Amino acid sequence: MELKSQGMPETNTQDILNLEQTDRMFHTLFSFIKQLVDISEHDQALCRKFFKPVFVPKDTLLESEGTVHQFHNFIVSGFMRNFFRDEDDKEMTTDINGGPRFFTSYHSFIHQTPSNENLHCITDCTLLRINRKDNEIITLTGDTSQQYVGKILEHYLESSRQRIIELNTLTAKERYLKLLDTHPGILQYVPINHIASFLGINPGSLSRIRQEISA
Amino acid sequence: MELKSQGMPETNTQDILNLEQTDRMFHTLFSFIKQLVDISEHDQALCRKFFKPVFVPKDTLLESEGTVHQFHNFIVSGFMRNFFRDEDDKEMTTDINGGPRFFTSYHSFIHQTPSNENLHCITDCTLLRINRKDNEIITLTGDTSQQYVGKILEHYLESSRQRIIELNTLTAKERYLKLLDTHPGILQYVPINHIASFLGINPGSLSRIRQEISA
DNA sequence: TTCAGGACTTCACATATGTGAGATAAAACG
DNA sequence: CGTTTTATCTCACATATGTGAAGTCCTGAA
Repeated sequence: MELKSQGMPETNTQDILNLEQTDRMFHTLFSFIKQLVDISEHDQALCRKFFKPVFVPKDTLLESEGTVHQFHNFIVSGFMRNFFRDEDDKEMTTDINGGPRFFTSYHSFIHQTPSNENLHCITDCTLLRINRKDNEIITLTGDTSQQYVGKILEHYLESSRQRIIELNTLTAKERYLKLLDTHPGILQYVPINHIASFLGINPGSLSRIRQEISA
Repeated sequence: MELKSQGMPETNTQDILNLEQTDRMFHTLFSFIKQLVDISEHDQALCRKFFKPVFVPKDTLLESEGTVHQFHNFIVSGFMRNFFRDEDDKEMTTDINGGPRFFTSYHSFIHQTPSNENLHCITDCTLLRINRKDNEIITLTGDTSQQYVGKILEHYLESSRQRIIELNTLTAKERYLKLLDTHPGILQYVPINHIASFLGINPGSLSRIRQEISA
């Protein structure tokens, strides 16, 4: 499959997303943020000013390996995955998510170093994006941005810890069932191949597992 | 084996650790911190004031499950592990390290919630510890503490990411060999059982793997 | 000194997962 | 419309890892 590479999303954005849609998108963002901190009106205004709504068609490579990733992405809707290539040039999917959630190659974005990761929109996606300079402005002038960054890093660290424990203790079948449980609808939108890679299971093996389950 | 539970480490500390030793310990701490941020003289003084040097004999349970963890621990020397009990009451070792490194049940410490984790000094350990109130003082009054917390969370997140990839792609033998590579001396100090649990390998299987390697 | 328990190994066997070569069907494309 | 790709499945076989029982060796407590 040929992936579209990304053109200039801002240009076609205004055509497609109207004000009401944009409002809903920011509402989704703020609901997400409020799970961790109490975001002030002032900071909400900052976000509205600097985060840009974007519609991205399916099978677009939003950011790609070898480049410095330009944006911090918040998935409002749609499924994305994060993958890199191993020594044998095989794609390894390290993350899959259908939002709402931030989905970014954080290290590359913050430190402005080339990434080995690719951000791939599997389905049509609506995103809120912010570039690095604007993100820095929010970080420096927001009331609670620093606090939020700390909390969200902490949160992802805890998720990682959990995932490590699961990889260490659960069988392939259990990991698969757990994924279906926590990501309802994922089967409908994400190719099994990517799910297998994400779970560290061989595609053939996963196929057998699916057969066992349905039997 | 019966684990000692922890008494009052500060009381026997002065007896054992003299000024020169203490100096060396802080030097180790600051070298570690300097890998991530440029710590100021002012902040070094803060650390000297609030971090307490502690000697902990081997097989001590420093913090235990069901309690709110009281200290942020920096391993100057010695091996510690972090473990919890699964549904079958079996110990699962989630982390092993011989320092220098911070070694803490971070979530419990910061949020003052009961932890399901246990911090176990496998060997004699020398630590620098700080309680939560003093840690908060440093966080609020230090020049670079906030920045440091951000950086170290980021660093651990990157490590977790790496470990997830390894669990997903490497065989048990490869994971074992990699551990020996990155943690020289671990075999000498840490029971194979704990290493097996940490790597997500059955002790019997690891034994066979070790046999294959030595052959 | 003896003894009990822990750490580690070994083995035979069970189970889980990987591998590669097709088969099938649907989607993409000219 | 037919052709080509792509995703997925299926199968037989190979390999990796788990399991439980037993054995060896060592160490620490009585």
